[in-house]
Amino acid sequence: MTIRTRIAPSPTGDPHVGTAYIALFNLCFARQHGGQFILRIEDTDRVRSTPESEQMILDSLRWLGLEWDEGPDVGGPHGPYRQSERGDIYAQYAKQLLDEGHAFKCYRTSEELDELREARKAAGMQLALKPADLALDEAEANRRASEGWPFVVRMKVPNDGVCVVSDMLRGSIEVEWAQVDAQILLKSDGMPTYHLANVVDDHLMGITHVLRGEEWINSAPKHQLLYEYFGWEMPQLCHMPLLRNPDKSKLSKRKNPTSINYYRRMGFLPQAVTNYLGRMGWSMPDEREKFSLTEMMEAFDVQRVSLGGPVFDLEKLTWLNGVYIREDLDDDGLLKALREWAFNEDYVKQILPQIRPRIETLAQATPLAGHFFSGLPELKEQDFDNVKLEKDELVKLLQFLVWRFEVVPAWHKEALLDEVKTLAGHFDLKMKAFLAPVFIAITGSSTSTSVMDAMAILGSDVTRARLRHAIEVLGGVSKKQAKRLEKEFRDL
RNA sequence: GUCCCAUUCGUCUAGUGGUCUAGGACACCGCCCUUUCACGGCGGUAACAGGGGUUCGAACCCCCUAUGGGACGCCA
Repeated sequence: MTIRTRIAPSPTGDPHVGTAYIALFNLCFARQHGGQFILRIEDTDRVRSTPESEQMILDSLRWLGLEWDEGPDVGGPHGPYRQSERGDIYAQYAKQLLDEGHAFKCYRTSEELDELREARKAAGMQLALKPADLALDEAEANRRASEGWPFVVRMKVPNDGVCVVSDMLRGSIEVEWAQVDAQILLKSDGMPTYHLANVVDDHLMGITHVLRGEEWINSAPKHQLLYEYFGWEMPQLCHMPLLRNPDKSKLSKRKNPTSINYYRRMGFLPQAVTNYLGRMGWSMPDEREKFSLTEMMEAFDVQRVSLGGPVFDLEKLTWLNGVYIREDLDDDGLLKALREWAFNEDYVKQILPQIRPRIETLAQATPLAGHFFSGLPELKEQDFDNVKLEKDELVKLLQFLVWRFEVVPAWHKEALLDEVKTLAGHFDLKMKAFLAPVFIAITGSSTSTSVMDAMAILGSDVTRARLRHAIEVLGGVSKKQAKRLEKEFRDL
């Protein structure tokens, strides 16, 4: 038995807790059956993961204690693949489908596709685009072909009837073919889409079981059809519930800290985080709350997965983490954990240049740099009293900054400075005035180290969490307000 | 809008037709312990979304409704 987890590429290298969650269950399932567990990082999009960002993701999973096997050699590197190395094999399989009449070339432009979709929406029809909808008249098709227009390869799908896919947890799921569109398999740049790459890879790697997030249920019919076209045996599918924000929506960066690195930097123990993830949608047969990864692997039973989407509850995770510190760490263990966390040379050395120019007695080190060794500062609304901005404007400023920071690809001081300058310009504020509230939000005081450096050192997740925390302290953003702000932000 | 998936205390969950006056955990509240605060101990508030079936019997099976979520990209 072989099972795999696919990992979405992330240019920033942020490993999502959802990724770790799925990986954990894959691992337990595989080990329970004495099977192999393989990790693969997807890289079929323009959003390329770099070797560094891939390493960051793997490091985080390793930090959590997850282990994985080397996959079989399927003609390319395990893990991430790149166009130059792997692109061809997908083109070959796409050609096979083309030759056998299971796929077709589509010369439609994206404008035309938009129009088609608009028209169908206006007519109140379902939106799935079928091969017949996409067809051009013969003359036009030939013209575009002979003129060398870019094209994509799409799979053919039945027009009607019902597709039945089976799920280990949910039984049979019926989807009408009318709902399924002629999925693109090969993009115009020759790269495969997830759907093709997924099926081809899984087959070549001998994958027998796939545990993935619920968001994939709707594409299962396409995958199943591809397996049928190729004449390959399909792995068994199992769709896990999605981790949720407190408002029940799919766990997202916007509403929650979602990066494993965040929890690491906030001082959570990996055992506790892994244990907590294991409690999401799953329970030990004896209902024990605290268990190790080894214990989970031994007791694992996929049928004990419950299907309601679990809300990721920071409070309970925090409690569990406390239990681990109290029960599992003696003084030496705690000291070691503290060293690994932040009291180590690498980290402290980044901070020393920040305090040296400001320090007069050694005793001032902690007041000055304490925030480098803590989570969220204790803030009160009054702490912002000296900031000469209306409260609404203040909240807006912080919120905009959070949004800008969410998409900063490489987290270093210069990049942050660019963001800050841009926004300061937008608010028509001098840097000093703009940074005043940011300073309080990040350091929790009005006298400390340089805020720009602090944000660079603290990292994306902690920085954004502190800014969000400040927004909360200032009364937060109502839904209505958020809508207005988002619009203004987009127009920026 | 269309389709798909789900629905047990605020949250994580136990529960797979009788043992359910629904159990545990977090959070909250109270009491005890304690020079403070925590930890710990004890106790309390709090849930089967609603309506119809099936059955001697339904949290559990079926149907409808409601609510929530997801999918509908040359993203994964």
